[in-house]
Amino acid sequence: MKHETIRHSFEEFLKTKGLRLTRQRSRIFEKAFACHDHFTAETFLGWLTAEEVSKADRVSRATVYRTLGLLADGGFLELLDTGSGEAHYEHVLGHRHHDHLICTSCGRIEEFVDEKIEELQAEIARSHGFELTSHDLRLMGICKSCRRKAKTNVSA
Amino acid sequence: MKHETIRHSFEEFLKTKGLRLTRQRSRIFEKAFACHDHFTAETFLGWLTAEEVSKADRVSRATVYRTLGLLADGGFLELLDTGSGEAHYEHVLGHRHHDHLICTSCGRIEEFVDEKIEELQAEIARSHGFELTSHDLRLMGICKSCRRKAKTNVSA
DNA sequence: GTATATGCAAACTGTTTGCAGGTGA
DNA sequence: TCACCTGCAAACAGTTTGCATATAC
Repeated sequence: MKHETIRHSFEEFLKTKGLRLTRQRSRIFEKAFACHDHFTAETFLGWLTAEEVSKADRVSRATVYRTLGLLADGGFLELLDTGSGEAHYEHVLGHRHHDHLICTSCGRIEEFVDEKIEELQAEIARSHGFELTSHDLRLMGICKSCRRKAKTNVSA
Repeated sequence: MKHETIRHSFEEFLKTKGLRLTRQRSRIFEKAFACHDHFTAETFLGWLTAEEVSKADRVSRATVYRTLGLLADGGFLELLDTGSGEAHYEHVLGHRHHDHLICTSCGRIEEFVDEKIEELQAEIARSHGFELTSHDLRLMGICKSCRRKAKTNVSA
């Protein structure tokens, strides 16, 4: 999907909901889709603040929280719960659904998809009488580079 | 595993860590293993308070948080992140590892195990160079009884 | 023009922590 | 005895909210 397509769909989304396209919402939208990484609301606020050129660009903490929530509601961002206590977001463009590997040592997040797991999940939900709306599979462990580091420290 | 066995292993755990078996820890331990359900720290505190007979039984909020954390560290309780913002706990006795189906409508939690999914996860971690320490698979959806209720409301 | 958004700061929720006094080994 | 525990209340982090002002439509 091209950027302008999703931008258009964002504007449509606002329109149908009777919401206004403000300078802040536009900036937040653009930034969220320019970033191909996971981020927290606070990190995101930091980026916006850092990139602030004129006073007119200012976006407040409250608006960041409100707008990220809005984008998640609209399906433009996905909420990703890493168990750290903070909400992580990631945009949906290009990414199709995927699950996460989380390094508990450095916080690094990698993505993966496994069709067979997806199928098995659907089957399990069905057999329990659940109508599946979403799922969240997180594999926690130590990533390659942290393992290497740990090894070096021990032998040193 | 019998209750007295796990109780013994809890006492051993405290001993090896140089921790004391206090009235409060004992009460919390007993209650946690008497309850075969998931619970949050606040709910748990509520139970303890409700069951309080004499003043000597009192357990404070801080102690509940501290002790549930302790029990989780010791592997007596498992921390379960439902995405609700609160930590949920469940005891480990009898339960072997399992994953969860969560009803987003009523909060109901069901458990399941799927060996094939477990294997696939291990394989994925391996192929990404991760050393897997744990995982968390949550299937979110609408449970049978909520779906029934929803249907009734629509047709009514 | 006016309903909707924003920024600010204060409120809130779940959880942690410092400290003075209590208690188990 | 004395280190460890507890209860309390205050601190915390992340997030939400009420309100007066500003702004998109």
